[in-house]
Amino acid sequence: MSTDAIVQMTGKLDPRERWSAVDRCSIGKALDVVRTRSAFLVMREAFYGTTRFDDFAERVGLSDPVTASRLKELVDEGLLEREDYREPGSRTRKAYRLTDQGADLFPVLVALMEWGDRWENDGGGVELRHRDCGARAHIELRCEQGHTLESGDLELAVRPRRKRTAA
Amino acid sequence: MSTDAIVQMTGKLDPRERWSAVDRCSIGKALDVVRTRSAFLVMREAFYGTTRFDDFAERVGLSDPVTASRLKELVDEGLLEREDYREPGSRTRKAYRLTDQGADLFPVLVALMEWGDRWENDGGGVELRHRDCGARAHIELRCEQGHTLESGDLELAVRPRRKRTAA
DNA sequence: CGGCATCCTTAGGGATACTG
DNA sequence: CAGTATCCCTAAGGATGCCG
Repeated sequence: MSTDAIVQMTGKLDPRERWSAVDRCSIGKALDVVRTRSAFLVMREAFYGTTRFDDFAERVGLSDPVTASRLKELVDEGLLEREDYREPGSRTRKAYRLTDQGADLFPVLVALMEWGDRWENDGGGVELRHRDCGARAHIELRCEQGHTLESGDLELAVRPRRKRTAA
Repeated sequence: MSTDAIVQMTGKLDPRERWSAVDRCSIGKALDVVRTRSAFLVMREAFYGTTRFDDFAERVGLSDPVTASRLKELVDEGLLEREDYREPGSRTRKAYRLTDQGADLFPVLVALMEWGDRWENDGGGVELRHRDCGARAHIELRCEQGHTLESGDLELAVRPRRKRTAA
């Protein structure tokens, strides 16, 4: 087995396990990249298809300087990419588009949206549907055997560090 | 049909659609409740089974005052609840436990963790497994017909406001 | 249109010290 | 153990104005 510890979720924590700390936690690392509310909302807006500076600012409800900062940071982090484009007959414009890394953040936003729908927004204002079959789409936690899970059904396994005392 | 607009994800946005704005967006509402990195990490720690003040502070890596603020806010928002408990023979202690509302945030944290694993943490340090069958667990976006989806497979439907011009 | 510079206010968060 | 009080610094974000 390739793990060196197993913790029952909601159980006691072995004090020698420091994976909980900042340096091992992917949640913390993710939040270092997408740290602010405005960053999340700019990403939401990119998923909605917004590409232009002024549209980001207006639809997210941010001032121009903050919009500029968030867009630049997200481009620097690799979640968005900026490109020039020109519609025939008009002048060059800038467009911000999701990279693969940015697009991969979608489940996070859907999970936030569904939680907000249930607990903070009286059922929510939008719904996601599968384009091909029209059925509503949801975020789910499932195991590779296909079981649908809740947090209590999980255990957490800590993998050993790679590349260090290779035995 | 109970929707009043359909937008293709990554397509153009109808300018009259203001659901994108703050007042209709459940993502924004969710981020108003759990706004900061430290709030997310405190919730992570609660999922890991931490219940005591000092453990939150140490394992999340927060100063005492910030830990106190986050815990108090999360209790006020209804994501955690504080209870006194007493182990036989020792004095009364305080414990913070997830409420249903707090536990329901789990998919958000898992989605963040998986994104961080893939893009910021070289594959990640922990893995989640289904306790009953041992299979690895993941977050998935699926429609009610059982299709596994990516962001491009979705369309977004805006539901009309309830309780207002009821026709 | 797509920004940047400047200035300001508030929020996030650490350090230290103290209390029940 | 479980916090509070105080102080200080930085980050988040708005308002205004300018610029290519």
